[in-house]
Amino acid sequence: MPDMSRQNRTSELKSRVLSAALARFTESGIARTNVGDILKDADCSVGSLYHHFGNKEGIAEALFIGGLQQFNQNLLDALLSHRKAEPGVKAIVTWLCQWVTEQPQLAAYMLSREIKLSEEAKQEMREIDQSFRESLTAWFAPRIESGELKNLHFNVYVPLISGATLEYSRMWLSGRYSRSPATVSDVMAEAAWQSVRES
Amino acid sequence: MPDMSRQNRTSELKSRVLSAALARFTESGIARTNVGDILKDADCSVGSLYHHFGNKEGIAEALFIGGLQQFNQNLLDALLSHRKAEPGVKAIVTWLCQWVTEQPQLAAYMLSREIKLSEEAKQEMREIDQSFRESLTAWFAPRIESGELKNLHFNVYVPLISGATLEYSRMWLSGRYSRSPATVSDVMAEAAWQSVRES
DNA sequence: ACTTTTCTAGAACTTTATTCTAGTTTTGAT
DNA sequence: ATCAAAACTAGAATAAAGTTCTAGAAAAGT
Repeated sequence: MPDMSRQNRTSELKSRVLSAALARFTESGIARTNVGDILKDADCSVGSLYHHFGNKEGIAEALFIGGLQQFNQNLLDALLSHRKAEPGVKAIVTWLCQWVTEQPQLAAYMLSREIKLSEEAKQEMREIDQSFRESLTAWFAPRIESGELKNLHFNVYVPLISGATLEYSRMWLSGRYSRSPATVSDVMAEAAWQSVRES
Repeated sequence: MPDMSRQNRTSELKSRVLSAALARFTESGIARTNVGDILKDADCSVGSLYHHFGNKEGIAEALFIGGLQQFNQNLLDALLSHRKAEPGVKAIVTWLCQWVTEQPQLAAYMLSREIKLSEEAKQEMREIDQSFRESLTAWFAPRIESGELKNLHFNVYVPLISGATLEYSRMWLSGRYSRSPATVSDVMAEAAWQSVRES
């Protein structure tokens, strides 16, 4: 691509690297993909790759942080439009099922837990997580107050609502279950609701 | 240890390697631990290690398969003594919480999903899994029949019952939650039950 | 215009995993 | 008891992969 501003060529290159890496990482895991393959797939030189990402872990981290931001944002978008607890909780689960089913590669990567973040990346993640938690708290607190939801230790809501779906998704993504999360979305949503509703 | 049969010395060596590897793997991940460190920790030679385990992945697989067998066995032990659905389901969750809390290293390793199994190991896992599923089915089917449990697609029961606890455990193991799974065991058990009971 | 920064390139280097050769101990067969 | 085969140990040698380095081109800033 000689007919492009450098800015564009550079960001093109970076995203080629990222998508090549995602494909390889989900196919064979981070450990088993070697940077040579990514380089070849993305048509990128050693120098450029190390200039932009530092090292192999850097690529993995960039993918993870990017995915996390997208994940949190979309989940909140799905949740925040609802006012009542039941549809809100169910919307989270439904969106999750859809996200996993529609972007299996990214989901497999995000759910794989293969990535060991560096200290800086951990810090960045904590910040992202912090603001995500605050948004969640703002939505949940009033519904707990109002008695729509059981009053539990805050940390358990996320696992209770998403845990089953994520676990099911991991199984589907690894090929051990054949029906996609989207096909069991209703069951998961109902179960999630039953596990947190005040009864 | 010169005063031992070779059989004993060998199995001693192998378990030294396995526990050194587990410690390193949970501390830094598989990718970041190098076999040199394991060798040093376990006081083992290069030749011996590769003779017994083939390669680094081989160590990881041995740990995983061993852990899986122990996991399945103990979970079934906790479950099968119960006849009614509610205490059975709750026993699974309670046992899970206890297992994670008492063996955090092994649990962290098993839940990390960092391990990419070789084809042979995958095959072995499928067999273990197969017999595990059969035992589970034998326990669940009559409780579904009898109407104690909702009638759902079989694959969803495991995620529904264990998903939230596993997700919570991952957070605790990674240091992001401070209360151990054992301390939220009752909440998780109740929620799991609510999510699968016929209502 | 020229200085600085960003970016690209690939050869050189380093690190780490794995193989190989050689020798020792044990087991099993005759 | 003797021999042959198999299991095991050891560490040097090798291969494979990740990363650094040097050099130079392109763009941005002054």
